Amino acid sequence: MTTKIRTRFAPSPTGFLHIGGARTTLYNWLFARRHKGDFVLRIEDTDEVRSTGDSVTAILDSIKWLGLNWDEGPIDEKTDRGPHSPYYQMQRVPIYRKYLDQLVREGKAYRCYCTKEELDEMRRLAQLEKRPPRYDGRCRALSDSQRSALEGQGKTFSIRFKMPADGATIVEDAIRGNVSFENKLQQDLVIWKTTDGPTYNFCCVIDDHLMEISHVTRGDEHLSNTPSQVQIYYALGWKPPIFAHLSMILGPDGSKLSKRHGATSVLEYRDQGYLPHTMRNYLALLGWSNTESQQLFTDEDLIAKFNLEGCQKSPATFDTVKLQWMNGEYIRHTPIDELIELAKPFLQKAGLLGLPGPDLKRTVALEHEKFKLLSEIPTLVEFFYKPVVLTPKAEKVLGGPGVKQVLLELAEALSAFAPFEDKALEVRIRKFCEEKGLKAGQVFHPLRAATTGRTEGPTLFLMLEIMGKETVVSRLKEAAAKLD
RNA sequence: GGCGCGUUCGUCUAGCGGCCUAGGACGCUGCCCUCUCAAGGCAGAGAUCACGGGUUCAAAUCCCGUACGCGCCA
Repeated sequence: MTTKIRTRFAPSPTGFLHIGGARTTLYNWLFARRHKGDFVLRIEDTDEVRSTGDSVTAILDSIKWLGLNWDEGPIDEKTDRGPHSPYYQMQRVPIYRKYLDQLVREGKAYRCYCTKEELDEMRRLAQLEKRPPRYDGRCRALSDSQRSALEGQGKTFSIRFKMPADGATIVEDAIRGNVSFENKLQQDLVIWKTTDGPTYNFCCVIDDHLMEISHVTRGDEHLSNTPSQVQIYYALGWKPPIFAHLSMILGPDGSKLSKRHGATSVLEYRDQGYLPHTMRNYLALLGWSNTESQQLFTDEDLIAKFNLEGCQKSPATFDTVKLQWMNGEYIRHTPIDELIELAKPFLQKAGLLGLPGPDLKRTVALEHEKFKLLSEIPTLVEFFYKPVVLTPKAEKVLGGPGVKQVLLELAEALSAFAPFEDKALEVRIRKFCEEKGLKAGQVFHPLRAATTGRTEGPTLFLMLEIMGKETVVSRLKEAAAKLD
């Protein structure tokens, strides 16, 4: 075994990179890295109508954001790099043409003159007679003279690949084992369209072979087409790669994950405040597992342990709740400086950058264990930087009997107090409670509500220290003033 | 309709013939910690392993059917 492990991800640039595609990319990347092989990116843009440069950009951005890199493939929506360039299928059409000609010349593919109407009719009849609706091979045995006659009438044609009439095709699948398909049940696949262009299944075979792909890991939906592809490999005298068909990702209702279930694009998860590491880890676990039932992985760990055998055959439901838990885990593990850097776009959006007030390092650290999403960071620290806005609960707390008095006396007591720091404040305020004959809760809750506008928040005294005496005292007075 | 794939707690999964009175993780419930909310610690509820037949001394695990779901042919 000297063949180098080479994997690929080959998206059609007809939209964003969705969760399923992200997982496929990740698995291919992990497998290549694990085996010190190469990971290739190829753009399947033969659908000229639906393919866009913007999609290419979005897909490349998504993969980059996920923290995955490719060894060969596009650099941007136009250019690419690598020993098998080009990596855009539209730029490879002459290559496909060459192999198409070879197959036709060798009698392994043939011209089919059937029109769409004829094919529709064929299908309709077959259904009526309860036969499988597949192409009946009527153009397979046309003679040269019949062909020129038809072409003389101005008939256009597509090109079909001749499937063997009998026997079976075995697809070697690393996840599902050997899957067998009866050849006589497969129809002659169109490999070149009437509109003069190659077909997905054809390009795919040529490219994977020419690009020396050793393992094709892709979505389940491709399994049914694989026997045809395998036969094309054989017809061209090539050895098929090892296949691995991944099960699908489902939404909470058990149907294929789609827009209806919420975010499906990788970039949406970025914008919601998930960390790339979370996505890598979560997606790795969605359909793959190691025997130790480990949940949290470093990248090195994942690369070292990932294997195709551990991939699940049955579909998996995408669970945002677990995703959020995991994101919280990783946020907690992220050092504050780094976390603030990651949260910059969200802080910026919330207008919290460049405002006077305590150092973000201190305020963010105060709530570090609470964030599940980067996008939650601004909302949990904004009261340090923006005027107090009372939540209904806070309003209720402040509206309690004797609260105004407490706030005013507290303001009084604190305005002269030093040092204004955590431990000392706690001692002072507890003493204050004693002096006034109040229970701790009768003071702590209004104090929190008046200074933050909330009933839930960071640990009280350290929070006061960070907020600073001036702000605390003035907020106490303000809150008291509003009570009447 | 044909072919293919799948089916273990709500969810992700461990399990590859005896260690399973089916383990872990998320979520859920309760308790502890406590100035609130979290985080953390502890405890608990939760799966007749889709169903029905076999094979075997022994099956979640092997075989055959059935049902349901999904995919491809479109």
